[in-house]
Amino acid sequence: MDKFDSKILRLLIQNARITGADIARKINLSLPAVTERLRKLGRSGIIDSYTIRVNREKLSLHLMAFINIWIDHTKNTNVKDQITAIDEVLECHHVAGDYDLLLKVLVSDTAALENLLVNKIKAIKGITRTSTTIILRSYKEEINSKAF
Amino acid sequence: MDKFDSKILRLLIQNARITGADIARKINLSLPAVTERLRKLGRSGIIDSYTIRVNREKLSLHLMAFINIWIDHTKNTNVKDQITAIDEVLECHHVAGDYDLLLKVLVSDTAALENLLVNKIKAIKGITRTSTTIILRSYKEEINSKAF
DNA sequence: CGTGAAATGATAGGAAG
DNA sequence: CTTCCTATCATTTCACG
Repeated sequence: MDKFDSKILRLLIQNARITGADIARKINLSLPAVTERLRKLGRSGIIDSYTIRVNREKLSLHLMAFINIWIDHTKNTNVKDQITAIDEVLECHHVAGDYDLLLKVLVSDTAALENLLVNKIKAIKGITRTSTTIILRSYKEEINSKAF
Repeated sequence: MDKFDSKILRLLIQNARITGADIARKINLSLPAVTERLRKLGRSGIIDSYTIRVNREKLSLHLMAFINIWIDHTKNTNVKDQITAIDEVLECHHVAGDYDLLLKVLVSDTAALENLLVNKIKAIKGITRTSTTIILRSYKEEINSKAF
């Protein structure tokens, strides 16, 4: 991971569909050199995968929320597997704190949120309590760290 | 957004560097048809941008945390602009709840977290209180919703 | 690093729902 | 009117020397 690799990663984060030739031009390296570096970055696992960002508003997914979950650990059910299988759950983190799991969920509206909570999340055995925080607005939502 | 567009989006989420020809083969459409749909998805704004997912472990960014922030609104400083400018801040959400802002941050270790809190976040005028929750492990971390 | 074969992408013209 | 296809041409990618 030298300076060139960092630059390549930054360019890819801005637009993963950029061509190798374009990268070569921008960082002043020959195309074969860039191709080789891309292969290495892929093989080394630094590049996890290529994806797109979809506009959630345009897909009518307007409501995002965080849900804290308390788990009764005496009931040894695998809550996390059931949680992560839910489509609306974007993230599921095990945290060190008052509660056990923190979810980020994305739904179309409050009705869908209610349905998610009542029929999907609270239906899972072992969950003793939940607490939901609605997101009013997201000022920043990065996929990747720029800190490299 | 018909069935074909949905399929194209799914394929792109799996690998944004997939070629148009490959998409055409997989969904049984000609290449020009796929090209035209990609253009439309871009123009309509459903595709926000193309990016990569980088492996944070490989970049030695091991520590993720959520930080709740309370703001004194009588001091009319634009806290959010200063917060979102910080590289380590991956997300910044304005929430409806006890506190005002919820941040997701990514750093290398606890020393970096301390530095972030003391020198960058708490240095911002208008922030009255913070509360940090360390993420032990992430079971799921999706960029995009699969719910379309 | 350059070169050429192979794959990919863009475009035009035309047909069908 | 929109969406699709075939065919052709320009461009990019990739592997080899």
